[in-house]
Amino acid sequence: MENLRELFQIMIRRFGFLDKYCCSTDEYNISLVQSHILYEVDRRPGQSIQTISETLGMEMSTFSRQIQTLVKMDLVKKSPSPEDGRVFVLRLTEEGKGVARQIDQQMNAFLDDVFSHMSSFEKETVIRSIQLLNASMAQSDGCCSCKTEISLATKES
Amino acid sequence: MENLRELFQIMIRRFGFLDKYCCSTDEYNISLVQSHILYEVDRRPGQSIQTISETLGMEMSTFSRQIQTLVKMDLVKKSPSPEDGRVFVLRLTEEGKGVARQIDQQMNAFLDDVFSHMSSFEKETVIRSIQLLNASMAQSDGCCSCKTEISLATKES
DNA sequence: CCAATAAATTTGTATTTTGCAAATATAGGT
DNA sequence: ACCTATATTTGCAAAATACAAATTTATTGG
Repeated sequence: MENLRELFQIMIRRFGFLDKYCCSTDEYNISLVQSHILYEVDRRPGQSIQTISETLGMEMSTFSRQIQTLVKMDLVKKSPSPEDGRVFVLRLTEEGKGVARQIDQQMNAFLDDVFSHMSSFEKETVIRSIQLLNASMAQSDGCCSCKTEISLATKES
Repeated sequence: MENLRELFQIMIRRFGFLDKYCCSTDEYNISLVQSHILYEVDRRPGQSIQTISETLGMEMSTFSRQIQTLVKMDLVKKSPSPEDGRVFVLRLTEEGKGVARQIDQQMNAFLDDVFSHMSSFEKETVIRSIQLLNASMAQSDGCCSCKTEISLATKES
């Protein structure tokens, strides 16, 4: 079990492929970053441009332009916050929710496939481990600013 | 433990940050893809352009240009294969190995930090789980073409 | 040995993405 | 109202990407 990093590097690469191949649907050609944006807007609707760009670790200017694109595609709705006229608040359109759901299904189908090679005990163990990892990464603010909100993810452990 | 995808999405995002923040060193400003290239060339020296671009899931033309950049930076050495004059074979320069080692150290330091929040039993379990995941993903060719070679990664389990 | 076909890599080129700084717009305090 | 801070957008130049066409070397069948 030496070379911890190799283990993780390969896993990350694999999930990167997964992510990449699951982001387009029949009707829409969604880029990887766009799928991440849809995911996060779907998960936490009503958040501001700034909040979500930070969560995803993107430059705000880049993010702003991606949102413009997604608004033009009619997948995201951008409305001024009633509380603060400077901030804009993001939500998915019905169309956008449909796309997000499709991506979600593709991802889950793949994950099911991966887990089909394990016993249910192994599956439980792996899931438990990912939860542990997520929790530990949330605690550890040593290296990188992992600002990802995981309240929702850890809540239902 | 419903919503498998959320669990993984957050983990991938976190490791994406990690990856991103660990790829530059004091002397070199390495991009994320470049760090992946260095990693893979280091891991399997003497592979062809085509092989590595496929392993990393990049367009060969894009990859070719990235290699040109890395050769100019004197991190990668590109030499014609003695067996087949059409193929070029990649290795890291001493400088490149140094950079790869530095990135590796940063990653491992972060991973150690993450694991410091766990008991050694938990750590063992998590590592075992990642190995399992990698193995299962290697078997599963359902969704995406996960061509990633893991022979080295799984060998020493 | 030559012509034709195939494979590995590079180059042309147009498009997209990105990063940083400057601009714009709105809030809030004094 | 004036000044400062915060949220977002825009200008612009640099880098990354995709796809097709070009280049180079191998291989194969006559």
